[in-house]
Amino acid sequence: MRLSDSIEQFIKNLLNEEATEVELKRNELAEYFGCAPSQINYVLATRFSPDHGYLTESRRGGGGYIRIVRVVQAGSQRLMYLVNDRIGDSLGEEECLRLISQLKEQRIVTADEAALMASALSTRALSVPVPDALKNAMRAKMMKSMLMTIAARNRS
Amino acid sequence: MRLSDSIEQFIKNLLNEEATEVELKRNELAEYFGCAPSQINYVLATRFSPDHGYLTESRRGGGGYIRIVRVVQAGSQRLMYLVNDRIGDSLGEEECLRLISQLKEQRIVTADEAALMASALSTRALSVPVPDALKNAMRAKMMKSMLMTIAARNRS
DNA sequence: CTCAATAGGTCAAAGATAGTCAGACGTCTC
DNA sequence: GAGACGTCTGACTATCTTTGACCTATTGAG
Repeated sequence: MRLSDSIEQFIKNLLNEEATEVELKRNELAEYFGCAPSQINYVLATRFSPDHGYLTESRRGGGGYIRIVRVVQAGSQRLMYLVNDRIGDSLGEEECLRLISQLKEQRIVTADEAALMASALSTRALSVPVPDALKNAMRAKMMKSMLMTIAARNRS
Repeated sequence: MRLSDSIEQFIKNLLNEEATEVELKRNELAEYFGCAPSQINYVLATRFSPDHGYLTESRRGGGGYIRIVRVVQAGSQRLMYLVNDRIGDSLGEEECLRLISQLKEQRIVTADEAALMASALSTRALSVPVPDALKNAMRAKMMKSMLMTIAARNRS
């Protein structure tokens, strides 16, 4: 079995038991598997990305850590559909606003949250000299990122 | 746990109980935690700065002291300060996350809102081929836009 | 006034972690 | 077996913490 797969399994076992969240020391984990520390980053990037339903957070320096949060579950089907299928690599402002207002109508987000999302993704907020194509790409990424965060909150 | 975190907690406990203000002896505190006195300065600089909602004042010499005051500022005041003065035309990710977590700590935004903002403005969400300078400019605009949305909500 | 004692302040270096990225190495496909 | 794509490593980088040497301010005794 590939090293990456072993590490992936190891982490998923930690997450399966009862917790939706684990905290690891990159160096310890690398030592345990006898590999380069950067291997851990590779596993996180290829198997624990937001698209896979996970969020990660870390700190460097003394007492540093890597935290992995499992986000996917049944309650957030609609959100995960949006993240994985509906929204592609590009998202225009109009469509973006339409999606947000649908989410609000469906009570998946509150009115306050919808307003917050819309204000971040509005054309006004993005008014810098960057081609529209790139802006739409960023909007798609930001939208997915926020939806993942909402999915993480909705777990329970 | 990190030493700095322990010292931070210790001080915050003193502040939580009854007072908005504590007075400490730098050397005594350092002795209590078995660390270098300058460690105390580090904690003050990284966790009790004005951005964190605290003011510090001190005196040297015989009878010297360090006084830490928790500043209470109305939410909308704080938000407008950030929008008009604190955040300029550019905002890096680190600083952005720091500001968001401070808003959360000061209960000006909820944990959910903080997570939502952070996820929209994270480097991961903005990973498109655009120069950092422009990304930081966009981050500043988006941040201000969201903060104003929150301020508008809070008026009701 | 001067000096010693007593505080706190600054800053740079060392230590402790994690991140990035280019390239070596593998493995599958055709 | 050549190309494409996934895996793995190591050197270099970035960030956070902790310490120590040296600096400055205040007070009080003589």
